[in-house]
Parts: sequence; C-alpha cells; structure tokens
Amino acid sequence: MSGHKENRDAVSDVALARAENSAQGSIPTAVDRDPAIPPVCCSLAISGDEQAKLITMFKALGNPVRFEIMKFLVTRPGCITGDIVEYLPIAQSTVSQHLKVLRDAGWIEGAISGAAVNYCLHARNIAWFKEKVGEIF
Amino acid sequence: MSGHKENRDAVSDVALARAENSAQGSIPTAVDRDPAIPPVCCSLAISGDEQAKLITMFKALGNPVRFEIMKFLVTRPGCITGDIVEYLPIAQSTVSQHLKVLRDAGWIEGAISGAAVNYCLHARNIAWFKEKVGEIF
DNA sequence: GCCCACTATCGTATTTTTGCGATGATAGAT
DNA sequence: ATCTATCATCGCAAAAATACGATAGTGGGC
Repeated sequence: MSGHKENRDAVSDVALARAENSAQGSIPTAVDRDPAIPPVCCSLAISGDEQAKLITMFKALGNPVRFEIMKFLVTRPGCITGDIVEYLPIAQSTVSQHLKVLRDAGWIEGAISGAAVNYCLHARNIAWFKEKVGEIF
Repeated sequence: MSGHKENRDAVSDVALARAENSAQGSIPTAVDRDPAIPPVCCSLAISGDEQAKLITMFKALGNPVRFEIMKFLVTRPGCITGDIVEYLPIAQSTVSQHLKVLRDAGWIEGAISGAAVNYCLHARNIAWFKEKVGEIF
C-alpha cells in the first residue's frame, strides 16, 4: 500500500493552517526569499468550507459532458433529465451521474415534477462562484 | 474492451454541432417541450477552442493542491518552484507536475531565472477566464 | 573541467473518474 | 393492480489523475 494519497487532504490542512496567519494580518511568507519584494495583495479571506465548495465547483465544470449540460441549461429556464439524455450521445445512467455531480457541486438544482425531475441553473450559487473568483484573483 | 470512453469526445462534437445553430440565430431546443416558454438568454457565442480552454482551466483548479498553489501565488508577485515545495507537504516531483498543469491551463506562467523558474499568475488569462464565465452564466 | 542548487521527466503504484448495462424506485395512467 | 414513463443507484471495467522515488537536464560557482 501507498498510493501516497494521504497527502491530498493534508495539503488543505497544512497550507490552510499557514494561510490563516494571513487572515490575522501578517501575510504568510512561507519562504521569505526577498524581503525587499512585498507580497502583492489579496485578503484571501476564504474559509475552509468556502474553499472546498469552490474546488468542487471548479472540478464539476472541468468535464466536457458536464460543461455541455450547463450550456444546454443556460439556453432554457429548465428541463427534465430526459431532454438532456436526448441531447447528448451518452447513456441515461451516465447523464444521471453527471447531473448528480453538478447538483452536489451547486451548479444546478432539481425540482421533482411528478415522475420527472426539472433541472435548472442554481442562480444563487453561480453568482456566489463568480463573486468569490473575482475576490480571489 | 469497453471503458466506453470514446463518447467523451463525441459529446463535444455532437453537442457543439447543435450549439452552433444557436450562433445562427435559431436557439437550439433539442426538445421543444413547451413552446410557450421561451429560451432564457445567452448568446453562448463560444468557440470550440475557447470552450476547451475554459474546461481545462476549470479542471486545473478543481484540485486542492493546485488551488493552494494559486492561493500561494496570489499573495506574492512571483516565486520559484522551491518555495512552493517548501510550503506544501508534498514531493518536489509532484509539485512540478501540478505546476505544469497550471501552466498548461494558463493560470500561471514561468520565467526561467538561472537554474530556477519564477512562477507568477497569468493575469491576462485569469482576466479572460472571469470574463468568459461572466458571459456564459 | 567538476560540483551544487534547482526543476523537469520517467517509471510505477494507487485512487478516482467515467462510462455502460442492469436493476430498483416512484408517480401517473389504464 | 398493472403497466409505462422517468430517474437514480448498483456493479463492473477501462481510463485518467495523483503521488512517490529515482533519474536526467541546466545554469552558476569553484
């Protein structure tokens, strides 16, 4: 054993621990390689939860199928799963999984409508995403 | 055989082919489920190349380590690979790979400085990303 | 020339993601 | 009650992503 995957979570822990110092005012310079050059900017006031949510949203859209689903939804006020299944050349079960990823990430929301489920963009979360990205970078 | 992976590219092809109709004016409604409800908005004037680049950028930041690297870079005008290696609890070779992903995606750029490489945010691409995301959603 | 600091790449192992068909679960119609 | 439509979930296989150590390459100092 040892896919060395344990570090993936450790990154958030260690790095975030250091990052919290910046929230305190002293900007974190893990390595002060040239004190003459001051850190640039950015409060980076982002909580661990917010960061995790952002990463999840980034990851969700980092896939062609899901990106296509989002583009599809952008052009209409909402649609049911079957519409997307018809639109895309992939199996229903696969589409369902992608929809779940998008829903869990917060990009879309689904309203049960009889036996069908009506999906639409999650406007509030999308606005939040754009706002946060704007703040950080 | 059958990882059924061939469709992943096909999605872009098929869906994009339909999407191009929208660029022509007639908004693509794969399934016209209720003509009374008009499509919402969005020109979605995005080329295949632009979409591919966007997806790559999304995917790149959908990873905790790379997100942490970006946060690190945001707080300073630039730094060398070694600084990031010291900052994060992961191996140098792994950091190097992540930096390559970020560089290929266009989030950062690296300038050779002697034996070292100075990495900094790719301001132009970041601005482009925010602009495109704002346009689409 | 020879070393040292700094990165990138190679080879490999593990985990995660992606996709499918088959099967379950639920709502509405007959 | 049964059938149909709709969607989610399960189980599995293939591919991609992630991580490491080891190794190669490059530039600067001696």
